[in-house]
Formats: sequence, C-alpha cells, structure tokens
Amino acid sequence: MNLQKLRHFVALAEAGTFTRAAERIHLTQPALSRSIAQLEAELGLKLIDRIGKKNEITAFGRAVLEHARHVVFEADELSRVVAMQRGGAGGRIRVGLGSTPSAVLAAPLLAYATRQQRRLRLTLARGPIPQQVTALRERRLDMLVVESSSIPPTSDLSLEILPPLRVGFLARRGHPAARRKRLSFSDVALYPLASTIHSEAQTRGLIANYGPRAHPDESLTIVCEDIASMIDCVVSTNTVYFGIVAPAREKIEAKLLVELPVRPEIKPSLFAIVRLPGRSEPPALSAIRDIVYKQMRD
Amino acid sequence: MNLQKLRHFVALAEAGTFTRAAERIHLTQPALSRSIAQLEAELGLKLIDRIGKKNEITAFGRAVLEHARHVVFEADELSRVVAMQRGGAGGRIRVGLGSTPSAVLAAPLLAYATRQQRRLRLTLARGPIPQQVTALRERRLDMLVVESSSIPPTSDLSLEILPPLRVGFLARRGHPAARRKRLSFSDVALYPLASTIHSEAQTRGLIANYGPRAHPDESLTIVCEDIASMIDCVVSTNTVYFGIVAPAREKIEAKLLVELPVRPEIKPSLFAIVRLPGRSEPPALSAIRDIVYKQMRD
DNA sequence: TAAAAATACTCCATAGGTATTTTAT
DNA sequence: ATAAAATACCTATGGAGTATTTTTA
Repeated sequence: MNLQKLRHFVALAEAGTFTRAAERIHLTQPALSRSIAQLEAELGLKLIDRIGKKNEITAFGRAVLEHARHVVFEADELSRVVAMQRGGAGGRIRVGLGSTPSAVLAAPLLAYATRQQRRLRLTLARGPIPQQVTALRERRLDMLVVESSSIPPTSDLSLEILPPLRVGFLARRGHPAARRKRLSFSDVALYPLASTIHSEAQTRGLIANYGPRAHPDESLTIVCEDIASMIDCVVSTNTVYFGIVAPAREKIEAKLLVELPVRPEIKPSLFAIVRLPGRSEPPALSAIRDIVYKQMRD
Repeated sequence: MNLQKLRHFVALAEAGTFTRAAERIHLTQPALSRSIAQLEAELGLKLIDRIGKKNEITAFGRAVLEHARHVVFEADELSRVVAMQRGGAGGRIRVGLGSTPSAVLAAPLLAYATRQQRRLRLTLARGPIPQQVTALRERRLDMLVVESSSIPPTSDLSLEILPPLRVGFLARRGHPAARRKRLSFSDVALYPLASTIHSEAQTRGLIANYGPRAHPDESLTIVCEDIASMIDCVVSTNTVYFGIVAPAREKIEAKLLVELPVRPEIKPSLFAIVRLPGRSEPPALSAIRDIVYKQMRD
C-alpha cells in the first residue's frame, strides 16, 4: 500500500470506470487495472465489484475509500506547506530584537506577518541581549537582530553584519539650534533630548564622545521604544532626537527634520543578524532579511 | 515523496541519529541516509542540519515532520480498519428483515452489534418486502432475510436458502388440547391464538390447509412482533402459539411447551438471505450470517 | 582514533508502457 | 460488434544491500 495506489483508488472511485480514471490521472488503463488489483491483493479484500461493464464499489471499498481520502488529503497538505515554505511564505520564525532594531523593525515585521494571513507565524522577542543569545543557543529563537558589538566575538555564533547606520541628532526644521554650523553636546542639551534605551556599549561611546554629562540617565528627557512616535514629537516641538537617523529618512527628505552638526560625530552603529552557524535558513528568513535590510539603511 | 520516506523521516526525527533510526525501522544506515537525502531533494530544502556528529532538525523539517506524522497516522488508521474488517469485526451493514426473521433475529443482531462496541455499525430495516427489495436494488440495503417465497423467482437477486423451519402450534405443558393425539384447526381455535403478522403467501397457505376460518384476521387473538414475549405468554396461559417453532426450541426442550399435533401439518417455511448477485460480501456479513443460521434453525 | 554519515557499486522488485485477449452488452 | 477490463511481456527505475571512504569529536 502506498500513496500512489491510494490515489489511484480514489480516482477510480470518482471516475467510475478504469478507462476514464486512468485518463484523468495520466496513466494507461492496464497500469491502473494492475494497481487496483495489487491494492486489493495487499488489503486482502475486493474493493470494486466488476459487474459486467459496470463497476461497483464494495462495502469494504467504501470504508477504505474514506480513509484513503484522508491519507491523500494529508499528503496534499504536506505538499502545499512545502511549496509555501519553499516560496518563502509561511512557516514559523522566532526573532530576537535588540532595543534599536526593535524600535525600527517591530512594526514592519508585524505588518508583514499580518499581510501573510496566518501562513507565517512570527514571534518577536525583546529583552537583554545575553538572554536572547541563550535563547538562540537553546533553539528557542531562530535569529537575532542586535548591535554587533553586543555579541562576544569569541563565540560560536554566525554574524551577518548589516550596513553601518549613521547616528546623529535630529531637530525640526527651523529649530533654534539648527542655525549654527557647528554644535557641541552642551548646545543640544539645552533642549529636551529624546532617544531609545541605550545598551552599555552605546552609553560608554556616548560618554567617551561627550563626557559624563551625556550619560543617558542624565541627559535624556524622553526615552521611548517607539522611534516613529518620538520622531513625530520632534517634528512638532523643540525636542532633539538622538540616535540612528535611518527611521527619519523620509522626514529628512521631506525637509521636516534636519540633522544637527554636533561635533565630535558619533561613530556609525553596526548591527548584525545573528544565527547559529551551519544551520540552514528557515525559508521565511529570506523575507525577514529583506525587511531588515530595507528598514535598516540610511 | 511516499509513505516509506515519510516514515523514515519520522523515525529519524524520533531517534535523533541515522544509525539508531535505521536500526529501529530495520533498515541499513546507508539506505536511510539515501532515503532522507532523496526526500530533501524532492522537497527542495534541508530537513536536517548535520552539525558534525549531531543532527538537528531544521525549521522546515519541523513543519514537514508535523504533516508527515499526520499522513503516517492516517495510513495507519487505514491499515487498522482494513485489519478489522478483514477479521469480520467492524464495518457497516444494513439488513432488511421480513416479519418472522425480524421477530427472531432483531434482538440477537442488535445484541451482537452492541458487543462489537461501535466498531460495527448495524442498520435493521423493517417493512413491506417489495420496498425492501427496492432498497436492496438501490444499494440502500446490503442484504435481506425474508421468506424465500416472497421474492419473485425471475429476479436478478441471489438467494441463499436457509434450512427449512418447521411451523406448528405450541401450547403450555398440560394444556387441555395437548391431551389428544390428533387435532383439527377448529380444536385449537377454541383457545386464544397468538402469531406474528403473516404475509399474503402465508395467509393463503393457512386457508388452503384449514379453510377460510383460519384467516389470520379472524382466527388470531394476539398478533405480536415479539415472538419471545408471545411464547412467555403461551407458557403461562392457555393461549396457543402458531408459527415457526424455532424460537421456542429451548422451552420445548425444557418441557415447558409442547407441540400440538394439528393435522394437516403446515409445510415448513423457507427463508433466504437475499443479496445482489456478483457483489462481494461485506466483511461483517459473515458474522451476521452466523447469527442468522444459529437462530433460524429448529 | 572511533563513531557517524556519506558514497560507490550491485541487484532485484516494482511500476509503467505497448500489444493483445477476454468478456459483457 | 464494440467498448471495457484483464493479461502477457518488456523496460527502466527506485530502493535495498555490502563494502568503503569521509568527517569530526
């Protein structure tokens, strides 16, 4: 008994005659005849009564048919899922996000998953990077998008470094601080400062650049996960945004926001897609990667 | 993709290593290796990541595994049902019963079906024989048990004639009519007469034997479907039972009932299992037949 | 170095095709 | 006489075995 023979039997039951069924499933009549005969031999009972030219399914045949349909259905389901996953749609993927990536990616990723109409099941995880790395190692996550500096370089993790993202200060067009050609941190610190939560590495970089007064706990007036909202706020108030400029790309192009020439400049941030090495990619990852690259560029 | 390969993959996922899985499913390791490699090639994606000595199922593999289990389960279900039906247990059978067969068989058949614990689904049909024959022809019934004379002999029906059943008059031990060595119909007609509904053929036979006074509409005091109850009644009263003696076999052997020597004797009744010719037997029919033969004998 | 998986090769059973015969209308 | 199914015969392929090599812990 195999899938083929069950399919043959289902086709025969639906077509009524061997000849027509054989046509439909692109088989010759003798081949189908033998296939059914073999199935009957294997199962030990007649499936079809050959009454002259008419075929009539037996009581036993009906019972077998019912179950054969189930088997064939499940096999077709499998094929469907395989096709979908091979096409990149569908599947299940669990993504861990660092603070900034979460601010940039969460909304577009969720929007994408929603557009996939339940075929794709997406889990987004937030939290301390070490915990996320542990989750990745324990296969509770499939991939992370985090600052590459937060991953210990000695580790057994594969990093796919994303293009560097510029970091800067943004203010509304016509902001008082925007008049000057060169600013220091103290100059912008006169205004409310908005940013996402910072990692320790980021905090250290900030202090190295601008001194202890730049420590986020001291300097930030607004700390928000949702960069889009924060940028909206910056557009309509004197608040200055500090962070990667990528999420504000559109508003800068629309001249609603300008970058403040604060010196010294902050080095660009490097983010990475982190995965366990050697593991083959979940099919859904290619679509996820597209979104990551599209969102995380200047 | 076929059932074998899906089974192989399920086994591999459960065993963890190729070598162990191969052992469990009685296959050599190279055979399993190739089988999985072929499955991966057919599906177009890796199912297992070979990380050194460790194997790790991929995200895609997990999706496939879930569905593969469904397919295998349904295939096993099919095998289970086939085995059951081949063993005669289980299945569905629809039986039409004539009046007397119904009186004799309904209870034992239902009891048998009940003992089979929902594996066997039994439908019993009653009603006019021509309607039952129509139902049989239209495949709404699988078999009938009826008086053979009620089936037109010219028909395209196959009759399996059952052993003839003696027809007679029964009374309780010590019944006043039981003292005489020979009785006429008028002698027993002095007492309440109990019988099942009679077919036209039976009625004609009755009148031919004993005259117009024997017409059931006139002569019968008790007409009842339930022969067992009727016989109970005959044991404890002066009522005389008229009909096939088979259902009273035990009570006759226990000397609770005696047969009255009414002359002329009624010819034995012939019953038959009626089926459409050329159709193979529903597996459950063998058990049904056993019960029919066991109940319908003197 | 040992254990696990992959590869090379050989063999046979199975499934499919074509040509033909049998059977029932 | 015709149409449907079964049978005979041939071929190609898939799947299994044994022997061996490759890989990694």
